[in-house]
Amino acid sequence: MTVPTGRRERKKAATRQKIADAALRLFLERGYDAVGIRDVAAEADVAVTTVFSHFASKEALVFEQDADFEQRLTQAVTNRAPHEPLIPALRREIRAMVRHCTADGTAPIYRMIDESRALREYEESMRLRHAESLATALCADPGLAQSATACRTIARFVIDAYSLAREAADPQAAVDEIFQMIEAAWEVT
Amino acid sequence: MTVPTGRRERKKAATRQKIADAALRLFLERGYDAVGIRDVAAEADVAVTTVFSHFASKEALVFEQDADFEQRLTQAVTNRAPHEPLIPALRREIRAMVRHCTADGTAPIYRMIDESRALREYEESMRLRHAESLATALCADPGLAQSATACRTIARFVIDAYSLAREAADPQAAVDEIFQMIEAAWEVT
DNA sequence: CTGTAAACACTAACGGTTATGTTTTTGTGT
DNA sequence: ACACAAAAACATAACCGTTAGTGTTTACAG
Repeated sequence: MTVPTGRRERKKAATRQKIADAALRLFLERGYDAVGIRDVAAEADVAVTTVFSHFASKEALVFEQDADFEQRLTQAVTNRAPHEPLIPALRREIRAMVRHCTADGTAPIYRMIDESRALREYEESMRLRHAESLATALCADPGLAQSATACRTIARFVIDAYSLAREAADPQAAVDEIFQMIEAAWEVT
Repeated sequence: MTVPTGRRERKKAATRQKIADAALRLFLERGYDAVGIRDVAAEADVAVTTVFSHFASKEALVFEQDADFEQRLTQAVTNRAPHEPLIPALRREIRAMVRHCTADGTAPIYRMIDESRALREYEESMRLRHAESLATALCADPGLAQSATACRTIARFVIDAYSLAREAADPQAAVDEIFQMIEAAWEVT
C-alpha cells in the first residue's frame, strides 16, 4: 500500500544528482563565490525552490559526498574488534579521511573549499557536529570507563586532528604526531 | 595636523555604543533572530549603513565586548613570568574566561547565544581565529621546543577546553579535567 | 571663514533563503 | 482504465543581511 514502487525515489535521486553535478561543475569552473544559486538552478534546469528542497544551503551542495564522514567515525568506534584499543582505531580512520582529501580526484574540491571563507566556516561547523556524534558514541561504549567530559574532549581532539593535519605540510606525519598527544590525553583519564 | 581634537572620536564612539546598546536591548527583549538590522538601526536612530560601518556583521553586534579574548590568551603566554610553566598559565586564563561567561551579569547574553544557531556558529569561528593567534604566540615562544604542529594542536585543545567547559554541568571542574588531559598531551611532545 | 575629510544618511540593489500557491508526476485503490 | 491523494517540481514574490552609489552634514585645520 504505502510502500513506494521506486520510480519516484529514483527520479528524486536523479534530480538531486543533476543539481549536485551542475553545481560542482559551475563552482570548479568559475569559483564558488562567483556562482549564484540562480545560476545553479538554471544549469540544472530546475527551479530555485527545487534546489533548496534537496539541499539545505548553498554550501551543502559542495559537501554532498562527505555525508558519511560522521557515520564512518562513529562506526570506527562501535564496530571495532572486541578489546581493540580505541585511539588506534580512530587514528586509522582519520588517516584514511586525510588521505581521501589529498587524493588526486578530490584535491580540486578541497582547494576550492580553502579558497572560500563561507565554505571553510561551513566545514568547520560540520566537523563540530561530527565531534558531537562521536562523543555520543564514545559515551555509549560500555568498554570505556571515562567520564562524559573526557569523551567529549577526546572527540573534539580527534576532529581537531583531522582539520590540523589537512593544513599541515605533511598531513600523514601530522596525524601521527597529533595522535600521540591524543593518546597521552586519553590515558591520563 | 592629523591629530583630531577628540570630539569627533567621542561622537563616533558614542554612536557605536548607542547602536550596540540598542541592539542588545532588542535582542534580549525579542530574541536575536526576531530582530532585523533595520529594527536595530531604527531603535538606535541611525541608518542601516551606519550600523555596518561600525560593525562588520549582525553577529558582531553581540560579541562587541569579547574583542579582548584573543589578546588575553596570547598575553597569558607572552607575559607570563620567566620559567613559569605554560599550561597552568593557560588554565588560569581559561578559568577566568569561563567564570566571566557564567557571571550573573553576562549570563543572559550567553543564554541568548546558545539559543541562536547563527550566533553559536559565529562564536565558534571566532574561537578558531583565537586558536590561530594563540598558536602563533606559542610557536614564537623561545622557551618552548615543541614543533609547530604541536603548538597548533595545543592551541586548539585550549580553545576546545573553553567551549566544552561552558557546556558542562560544572564548568570549573570541567576546565580542570580537560586541562589534565592537555597537560599530558603537551608533555608527550 | 573656507576647504576637506570623516561620519552619516538615503536609496537601491544583490544574493541566499523562504513563503505562497499552482501544476505536474507518480503510486494506488477502484 | 480511471480517479484520487501524495509527492515533487514549479513560478513568483518576498524577506533579510549586506554592499554600492551618491549626496549631506559635521568637525577640524589652515
